[in-house]
Amino acid sequence: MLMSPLIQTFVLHFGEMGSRWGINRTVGQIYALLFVAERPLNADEMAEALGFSRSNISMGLKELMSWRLVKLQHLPGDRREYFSAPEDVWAIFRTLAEERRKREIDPTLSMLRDALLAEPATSAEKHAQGRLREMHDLIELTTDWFSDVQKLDSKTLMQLMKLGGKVTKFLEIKDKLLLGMGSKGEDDNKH
Amino acid sequence: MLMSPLIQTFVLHFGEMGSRWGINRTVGQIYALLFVAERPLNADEMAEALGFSRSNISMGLKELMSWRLVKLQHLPGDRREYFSAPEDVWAIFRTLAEERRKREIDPTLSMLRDALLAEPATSAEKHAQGRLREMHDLIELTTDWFSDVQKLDSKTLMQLMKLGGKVTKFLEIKDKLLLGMGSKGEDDNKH
DNA sequence: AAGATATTTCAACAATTACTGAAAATTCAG
DNA sequence: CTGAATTTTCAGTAATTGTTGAAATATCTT
Repeated sequence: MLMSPLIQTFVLHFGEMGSRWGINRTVGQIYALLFVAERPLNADEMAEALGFSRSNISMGLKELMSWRLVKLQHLPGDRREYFSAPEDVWAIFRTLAEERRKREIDPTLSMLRDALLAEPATSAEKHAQGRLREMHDLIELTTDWFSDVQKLDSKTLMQLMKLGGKVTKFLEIKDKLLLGMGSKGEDDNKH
Repeated sequence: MLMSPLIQTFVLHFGEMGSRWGINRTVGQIYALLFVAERPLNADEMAEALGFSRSNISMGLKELMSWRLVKLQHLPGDRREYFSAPEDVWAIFRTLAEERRKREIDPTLSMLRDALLAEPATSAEKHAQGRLREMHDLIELTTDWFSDVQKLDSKTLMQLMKLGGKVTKFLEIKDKLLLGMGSKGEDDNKH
């Protein structure tokens, strides 16, 4: 399997990007290749197309599986394992976000919470805790919001995004309504 | 300058996280230290606190400056350069997002656009272009939306986030209104 | 169960990235 | 302009991370 120049450019760029994001080049290239492939590929095909050793591909696929970014399947009458990337790009985006949350955000939040429990001994610690609290709240708010919004179906999500900053009109309307009824209405604040 | 255990834990965690994100450990630790510091620090103080060489700190600060994540200032009667992290965590978040966009997203979008201009020769290329178009559109939509929303002031942004998935109510209202007036209203779709 | 085919593991090696000390460059006070 | 204080550069080295082939393991077929 040889890659056309178009595909090759994409694969190389993606590999390069991957390495800037803490994902190694091989893994990035494998994923890019699967992403554009017309049909599922087996490890030997990938090794040949990308010029990596079979064992390197094996490790890369293991990594991608752990991120739930590739699907494993079998083709009738073929013993080899075939891999593919999910069709729906929004689903891919979701998976990526979920995994990153689980691996990076959650441990960070937990570390921050622990640090906030300690009794500050010095002025420096008191100040540091204030800063950690700000960071904690920002991360928590952002990720809670994100997981909330991600539950929307792709169509609604896209509508919302196309709206851009205009969503604020909703806030204005809400404020006006609340003002009109004496602001005793429900408040959705979580904190 | 020695760090209290609380601060040390945070600094080490942040350094570790940094290395998962393609930022090196030193840079992550420097930033963490500045983030919690009560007052601006000079390079020697950081070198001592973190146990890195003076030259390593110098390189790290250069990197952080290029990301616009630290401010350089001078203290009266002191020739040395002092550094600090911005106060406002939302501003930090914005800066980070802008820089990442400039360095990673924009080049990727440009590569995708180029690839989409080529005339597909084979069926494989035709399919690949379809996929690249999906990726392009997702990235473009997401980043346009993001930069739009980031223009909002911190207060509005937080209100919006606390709303979470409930923003969709806005869409429902909008749909109802449009329905009522025969759907000839303005459409904000960009594409 | 044997043999063929396919996949994974892992120790050795390669490549990349991080870090340092010494030297060079810059900045500032007198 | 001189020289002391400070910062930056950079070549060499250390540490980390990536890659491979060979061996081990697993899976299927007959």
